[in-house]
Parts: sequence; structure tokens; C-alpha cells
Amino acid sequence: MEIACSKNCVTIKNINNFDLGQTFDCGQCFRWQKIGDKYHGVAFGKEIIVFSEKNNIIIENTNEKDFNNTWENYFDLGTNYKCIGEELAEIHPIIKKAYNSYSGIRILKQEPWEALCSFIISQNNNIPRIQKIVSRLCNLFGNKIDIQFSFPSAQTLAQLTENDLAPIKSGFRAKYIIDAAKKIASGKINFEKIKKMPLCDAEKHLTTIRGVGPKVAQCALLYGFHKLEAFPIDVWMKRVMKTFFPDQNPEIFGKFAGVAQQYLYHYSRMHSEQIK
DNA sequence: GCCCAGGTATAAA
DNA sequence: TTTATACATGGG
Repeated sequence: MEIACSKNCVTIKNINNFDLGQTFDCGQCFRWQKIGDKYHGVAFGKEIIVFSEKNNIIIENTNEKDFNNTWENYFDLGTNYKCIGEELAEIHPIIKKAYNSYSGIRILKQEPWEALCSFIISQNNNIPRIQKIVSRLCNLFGNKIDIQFSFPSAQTLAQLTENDLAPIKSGFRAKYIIDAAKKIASGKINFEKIKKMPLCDAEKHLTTIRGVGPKVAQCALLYGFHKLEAFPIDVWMKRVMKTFFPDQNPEIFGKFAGVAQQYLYHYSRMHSEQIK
């Protein structure tokens, strides 16, 4: 990987396993908007436009400092997904197929609160609507950056009532969002501690939040804490497991189970006719 | 109108 | 312990 910086943008050259469409549209995040051939998005309170051009990835509205401090980490450029993917591909032919089809997926290092809150919203919901709810949440309670808004902090949301959240139309999830925000703002849930916990303890801790069950907790750990062994199982993954791995535990995927899950999830979504 | 969505809480069996 | 149902809303 090489980096080239100019006035207002950074170019990433010779990067393996990075496809913007696959990464943004595989169901791990809900804030990246495709406008033309470019993706517009926000993370860590910064707004960028990113697109690919001749094997390069170009990030606009940034600089070398922001790239080094934020985006290199956010896009997980220090992790070798080729190595992980090839290792996972040996486990089962369907993972090999999924990896070969979607090897450009990277697990983004999202902010813990945004990941947790987004996946609380995701429950019993569809992706287009999740995106809309998250967007309304940011527009109403986040801070304006350039055109878009930051994800509102837990401290901000902790002061709201269920009624205040009515405009985002999150339905029964509003009370869950507020409970989560209050537990984070009060310190009852401590992200720094969760980072250091064993996975199962972290899950138990997160599920003390109302509306957070095993699926949401595992998603938060995978996407918000970059615990690559976390393995979210929803109704869809249950069916996928039944189809391809009857009588097998997710443990067979090892310490990169979450990555395997992401290849499998996206592949099986794109080829849903193969699933039961 | 109908079924369903990257689930969870709650009640009932 | 396992299984069934409600939940708010709107995409397809």
C-alpha cells in the first residue's frame, strides 16, 4: 500500500482487498450514500467523499493528518484481509466461494456507540429503513459538519425522552436507544472496559441494555469494537448455517468468525435462492 | 392489502 | 427449557 497526498485529498495505491461497494453495502454500516460513482459518508465527526479510480482509492475532503489519525484506522488498512480470507477459504467451499466473490469487503472500525445504536435500530427492520432512521437521528440530534451531520453522542441522546425521538420514526426501538444512551452516559456501560473483556463477558455486559440481545451485542462487538471473532446470528444467518453447516458451531470459523460471517452473509444475500 | 425486515421482551407451554 | 406472539414502521 502506498499513500499520496495532495491539497484536499489522499490517494491509496496498491491496496489489496478493498472494494468500496462491497464494503459499504454488505450490511455492516448504514451511513454511506452512493451519489454517482462516489460514496459520501461521515465517521468520527468528519465528512469525506471516497471513490475508486484505476485500482486506486481516492478520499476527498481530507488531508494527510486526518488520514493517519482517522481514515487509515477506520478502513482497517493495517489488516491483511487477503491473508484472513485465504485462511477462511480453506474451512469450507462455500466460504471460499463467498470470499472469492466478495474479497473486497473490509470490516470497518466504526465508533462503538454508532455501531451499538445502529444495530439496536436494525432489529426486526430492513436495511433501507434502518438507513433512513439513522439519517433522521443524525440530522435531528447530530452536529452539522459540512453538508452532513455527525452521529449524536450517547450523552446527547441520554437527555431525550421517547417522545423527542418520535420524528425519527424508530417505533418501539426508541426506548431501547434511550436506555442504551443513558447506560453509556452514566458509565454503567463502559466502552473502555468492554474493549478489554473476553468476548462472552462483553456480550453479557451489553445485553444488560434493554433491547440488546445476543445478535445486537455481537454486531456491536464486531463492528464497533473490531472483535473479529464475534459472530452475529440473526434469522438469516441461522438459515445459512442450516443450509451449509448443519450440526456445526460458528466456532469452526475460529478467531476470524466475524469476517467469515460477513463474506457469507453478503454472498448468501446476493444468492438467496441457494438458501433453504 | 400483504408479507417481511441483520431481534428482543414477555408470556405461555 | 423451548415455543409463540407483540412490537412500530414502511419497503417491496
